[in-house]
Amino acid sequence: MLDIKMIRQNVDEVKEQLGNRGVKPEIIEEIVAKDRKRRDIIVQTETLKKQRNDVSQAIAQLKRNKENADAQIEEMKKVGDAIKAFDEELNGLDEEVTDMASRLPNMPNKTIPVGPDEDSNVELRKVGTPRTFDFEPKAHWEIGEKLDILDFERGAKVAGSRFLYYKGWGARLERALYNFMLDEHAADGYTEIIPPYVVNDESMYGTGQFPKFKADVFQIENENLTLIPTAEVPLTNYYRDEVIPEEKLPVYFTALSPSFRSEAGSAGRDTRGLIRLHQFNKVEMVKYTKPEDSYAELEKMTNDAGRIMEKLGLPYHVITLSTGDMGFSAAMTHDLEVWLPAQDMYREISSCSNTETFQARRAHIQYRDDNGKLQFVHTLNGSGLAVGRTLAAVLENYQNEDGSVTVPEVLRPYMGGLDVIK
RNA sequence: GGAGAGUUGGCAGAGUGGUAAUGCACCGGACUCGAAAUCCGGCGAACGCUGUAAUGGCGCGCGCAGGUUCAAAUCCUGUACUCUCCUCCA
Repeated sequence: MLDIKMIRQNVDEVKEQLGNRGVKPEIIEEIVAKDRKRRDIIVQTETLKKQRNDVSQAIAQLKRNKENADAQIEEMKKVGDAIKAFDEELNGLDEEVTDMASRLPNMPNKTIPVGPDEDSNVELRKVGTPRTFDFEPKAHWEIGEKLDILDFERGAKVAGSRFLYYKGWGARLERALYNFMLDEHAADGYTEIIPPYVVNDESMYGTGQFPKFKADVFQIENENLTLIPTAEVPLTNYYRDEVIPEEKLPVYFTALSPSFRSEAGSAGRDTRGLIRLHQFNKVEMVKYTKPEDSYAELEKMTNDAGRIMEKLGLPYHVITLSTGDMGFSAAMTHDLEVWLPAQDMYREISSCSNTETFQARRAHIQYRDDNGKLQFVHTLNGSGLAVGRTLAAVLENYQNEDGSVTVPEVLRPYMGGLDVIK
C-alpha cells in the first residue's frame, strides 16, 4: 500500500513511476480528487462533532441542575442527522479511496530498468557453465516417468491436471532437496518455521495478494480461509499488527511449505512437467529489516538463494526485473533462473524482492526508532528455492545417457548415500 | 459442535447512559556530593483532519462491525479472539 499522503504530495512523480508499471495517470488523478473531497467532508463532519460534544456537555450540566434542555436536544437532533449524512458519504469515499489505493502496485526503486516487459530485464551475472551433452538431453518429465519416480497421469486422475505424485526415490529426492535447503538457511541465520498452510483474508491483504489477485488462489468455500500461494504470506503476516522490538531486527525466517496456485490464465503454458503446478513445495525466506538495511539484505538474500544452486552444481543466472515485469508488491526484484538443458534455456527458480514499506503499511508492521517514533519496517521475501523446479533441474542436468540420474554430491547424505537413481 | 466467563493506555485495574479513576512503569523538576526514597509536575497509545514562527487545536478512540439515544466503555444485535467445562478427536 502506498501512503496516500505521499501520493497527494508527489502526484507527478507517482504518475510517472507507476506509469512505468502500467498504471494509467487518470487513476492517480481520480484517487487524489476523491481524497480531496474526503478531506473536505472530514473538516465539515468534525466541526459538527465538536459542536455536538460541546452542547452535549451543556445538556448534561442543565440536567444536573434540573433545568430544561429541550431546545438544545431538539437542535442536536438536527446536528446528529447531519453528522450521520456526512459520515455515510465519508465512509463511502473512504472505501473507494482505500480500495483504489490498495490496487496500486508498489513504487519501483529508481535504479531498476524501465521497460514494459521481461525483454527489459537486465542480467546481473552468470554462475556456472551449462554442461555439454554428447547425447540429446531429455526433459525431466520423461526422465522421471521412465524411472517411475514422477507420476503425472495418476496425479491428473486423482486430483486433476497440474498435480502429480512423487514416488520412491523421487519423493526421497524432493525431501532431500528441501531438507538440504532448510539446513543451509538455518546455518545462514534464518529461523525455521512451520506456518499455517491456510490463512485469512487479512493476511492475504497484508502481503498484497488481495484484493487484486483473488482469481489466482484456492479458497475454502464458506470460510475466511485461503490456501497459501507462498509461505511468504504466513511468514510476513507473523508480525502483522505488531511493533517489533528494535533489537530483534533484522528478523530472518525460512519455511518449507506447499504453494497452491490456481494458475488461472496460464492454460496451455508449461502443461508438462514440474514447472507450473497447482501445488508445489517451496522453501521461502522472509526478512524484516530497518529501512536503511533493506537493500544490503536483498543482496544477501539473493546470494543465499544462489548458493544453494552453486552447492548443487546447477548453472544459473541472476537478473534484475524491469518495471514492467515486477510483481505487485515489489520495489526491486532479482530473479534467479536455473539452466534446463532440455529446454535449452534458463527458467525462474527463485524471486527475491524488497517490498520496502509496501507490505508493512498494509499489515501494520512497525518498530520504534532511536527517537522512540514508530516506523514501518521493510519486508523482503525470496524463494530459496522452488523445490519442484530444483528437482526438475537436478534430473535434467544430472541425467545420464542410459536414463539414470546421478545424485549431486551434497544430497547423498540426505539420500541414504545413494549416488545414482536408476 | 454445546454452555459459561472475559477483552479498557507499556503492564495492572476501576468504571452499567452525561463523555475514560487509580497504581506501577515512563519523562521533567525539587531534595542529595551522588543515588535510593520522598515530593511536585507531565505523559498516557496509535490513527485522522487542520495549522502556527512555534508550543498547538479538533476529531477519533474502551476487541471489531452495526444499532438505539440529544449523548454509549456503559443499553441492543452480530462477530473475532482468549480462558473454563462438556462433546469429539490425531
